[in-house]
Amino acid sequence: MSETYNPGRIEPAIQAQWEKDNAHRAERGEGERFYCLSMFPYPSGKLHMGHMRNYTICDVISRYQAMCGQRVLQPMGWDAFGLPAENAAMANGVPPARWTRDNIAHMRDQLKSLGFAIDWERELATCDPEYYRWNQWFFLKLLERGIAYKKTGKVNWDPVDQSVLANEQVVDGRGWRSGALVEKREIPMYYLRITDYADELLDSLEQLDGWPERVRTMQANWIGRSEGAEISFACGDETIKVFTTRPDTLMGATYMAVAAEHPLAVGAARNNPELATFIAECQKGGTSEADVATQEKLGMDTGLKAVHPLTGDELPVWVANYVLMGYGEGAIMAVPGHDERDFEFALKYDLPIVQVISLPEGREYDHQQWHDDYAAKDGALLNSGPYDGLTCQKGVEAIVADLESNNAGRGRIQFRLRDWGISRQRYWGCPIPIIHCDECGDVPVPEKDLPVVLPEDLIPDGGGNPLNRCEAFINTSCPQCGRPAKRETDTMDTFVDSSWYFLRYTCPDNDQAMVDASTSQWMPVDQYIGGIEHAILHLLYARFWTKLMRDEGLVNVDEPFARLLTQGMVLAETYYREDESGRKTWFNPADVDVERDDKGRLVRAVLAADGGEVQPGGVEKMAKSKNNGVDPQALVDQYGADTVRLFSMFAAPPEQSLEWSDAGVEGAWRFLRRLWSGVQAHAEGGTHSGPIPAQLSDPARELRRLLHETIAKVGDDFGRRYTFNTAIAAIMEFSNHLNRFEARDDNDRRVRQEAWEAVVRLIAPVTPHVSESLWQALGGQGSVFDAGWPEVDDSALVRQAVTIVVQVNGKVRGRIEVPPESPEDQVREAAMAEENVVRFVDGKTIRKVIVVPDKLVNIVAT
RNA sequence: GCCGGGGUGGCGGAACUGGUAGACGCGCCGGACUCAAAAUCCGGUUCCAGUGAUGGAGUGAGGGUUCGAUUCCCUCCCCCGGCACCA
Repeated sequence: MSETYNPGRIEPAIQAQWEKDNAHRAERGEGERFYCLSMFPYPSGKLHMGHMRNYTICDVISRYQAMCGQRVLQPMGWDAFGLPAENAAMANGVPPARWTRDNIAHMRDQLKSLGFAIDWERELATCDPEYYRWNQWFFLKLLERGIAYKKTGKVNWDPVDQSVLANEQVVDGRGWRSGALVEKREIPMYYLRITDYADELLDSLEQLDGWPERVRTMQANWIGRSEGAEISFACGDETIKVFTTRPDTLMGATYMAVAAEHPLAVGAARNNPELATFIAECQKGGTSEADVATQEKLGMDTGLKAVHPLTGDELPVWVANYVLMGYGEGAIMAVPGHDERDFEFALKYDLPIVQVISLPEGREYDHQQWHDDYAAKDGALLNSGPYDGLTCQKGVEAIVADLESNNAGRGRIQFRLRDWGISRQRYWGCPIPIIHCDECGDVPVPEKDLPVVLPEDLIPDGGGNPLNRCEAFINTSCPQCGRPAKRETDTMDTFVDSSWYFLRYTCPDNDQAMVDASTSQWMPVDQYIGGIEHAILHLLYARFWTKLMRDEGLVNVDEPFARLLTQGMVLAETYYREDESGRKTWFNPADVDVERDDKGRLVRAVLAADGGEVQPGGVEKMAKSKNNGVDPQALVDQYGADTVRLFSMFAAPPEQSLEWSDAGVEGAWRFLRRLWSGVQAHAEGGTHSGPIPAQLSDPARELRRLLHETIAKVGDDFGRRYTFNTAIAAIMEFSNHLNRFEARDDNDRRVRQEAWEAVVRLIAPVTPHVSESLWQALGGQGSVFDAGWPEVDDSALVRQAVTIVVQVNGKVRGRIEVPPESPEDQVREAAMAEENVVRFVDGKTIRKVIVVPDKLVNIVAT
């Protein structure tokens, strides 16, 4: 054992020992099973700080649970299909397969050097045919069940590159490579009927009490169940069907609006070139909801008239770009009096605005200016003929009843959630196992022919999916009639891959089945950890897929993740220089030196390379575009894995965003050095095992009280609260005391032995290498992780006295010491006698005295 | 635009159930050690006034409830995440 802390020497040695002992095999131990899972990484090249943080959180929880006697499964794998590999291929001419596998090899080494207790025997990559064959197999099951089906869907089309673009490839309405204005285009795609499960996905959110409330709220809003009515408006020989959540405002409908793709609009445009131009105009721009929702509201009258189902009045039918074909019926009844978007539109195009719901006493309806309470539901109906005077609730009931008797509508539930389109016009993904035959149509690939293997040597060039030009892949024969036929070249959304990988970790080598009996033993995942950016899509799809597999009889759980922790992003300071033309060049924080004044405030930042000044650009998410990424590997090389792990857990609670600071890493490093030298100094005098005697010196008794308070706090923080930063702060605080404690006799030394043994175990989930080394230095047998979690000695927690704060009119004026649980009147008396308190109540009348036991006295005096 | 979250010293953060605002760490200031520096150790550090005891102000802004509000309620400002083809 060396005198000074040298992570470069101890970390590889300890990792080798763990590997030799198979220390991280999930089958090890006898306790209850605990499945601890992080969202698997996209193999982008090297580990970034977000990964580092995610996997450290997971490792701390895993190691803590293991020390408490659980049988822990902590697996790792690779979300290996996706767009970045195609982009890298275009940039470097390397096939996505090779780029991806090289990245995986490098990142695996990095993960190993961080000392995570991962069971590497279960590693998987979604780009392996042994994995994705089960995507294909299950997709065929879903086709049989009618859950998977084909229809057209809207995509971003780049007319120059002749290819479909992802939303992120559309920048300011233009294709990122070609610069061409992007258009919307309808193409056939496969969909999964997630809307069939909308009710269950919504209802079972309530049972997910291990999930953050905000994630459940976001999912509930995303699913978006709304109660309302569908209403039919006659329009010539056609019918316009609409869905509304406000049937009570039906008498205030002054026009109809349909989406540009609505059959009625398309029909009307046939002999109206101006309208056709407008509809074509609506096809410009991207498909993302944010794009659509922020664009200017535009519309045009079709000339058609719809008939109000209750009054028989004629309403003009408009085409409007704020009406979405994908939601409801692609048409709305516009009630500008009580809907903000309709109001804005009516004002712009001079359409009538009619108030049909009363406002609170004294409020006047302003036809020129929208106010939020116009949308409220607590008024009474007016300007509504026979319905005048009804409350909104009664109005809904009466109007829906009348519509039903006229056969013009009915009450209905509508979801915002849309079916999941899984087709992607991309190469680097799981092939959709379909064969197109001129005679037989779309024919599923027979199960015995799975997997449909993706050729791995193609290189995308930006001109669409290279599979379309790969004869060897495309040409095949029809499984039904045997004639020449062509394979589907679309691949699956990568969210399919990530919707069930956590199931496959339980049986990664089973080549006969997608999942098996061990899956039921491990599921559900006890703790899932990942970025907040996945709060909706990934987590919703994974929940949905699990229910699909349950209904296929493959798994026995309704929900995949019992407890969820969503970590915040990792941020860093940005620095830049601006040239004359306003172009900014960004500099990495590692290359910038900062000067401070005597208060520690930043006065100047200079680039180390040339000594010239750079401007601080604020703290932002670590990203290539701002050049503010901090490479965890450089820090691991410099300080060792334990220091980097310690700082990333100490700097902020896991749910919150983490601002990276190299200076803070220094503090973590100093703490580990002090811990190391403190244990060494103690161990030099020999270890001191043996029972703690009942009679102790005052300092030793005080130290034990602090120790056992700390053990209780750290266990609570690691096991329940997941606030690793406060756990570490408590361990640091106690270590500071312990380092100052002077042992005067053997009893004191026994207490100090007990304390160091506990500290080394408490910090072990965070800094496993240091703890293994120091555990041995303290004379411990075997691994510190087999030593168990320290137990709280309740008898050590007893206090002699407590400090009580005395306030006068809510301001602290003094403190008193009393025995714990002193009677209220004695506490009150002592408080009134305190010197400074006397000064402040002197000459005043005491109105009230509030006593909070063992904490506080507040004297109210005037 | 819609949905969700956040805002506390020079900085990261703590205060868990309405009860001492600023634990722990960074930075900064002072001291010890050193020929010197680094490292290390000791002390101080919310702001303002005061030698000090102590007093006043203070948790994005404004208002409210309460003996007492960082915590609960209302209005507003700013920042961040998601918006269905980034993962």
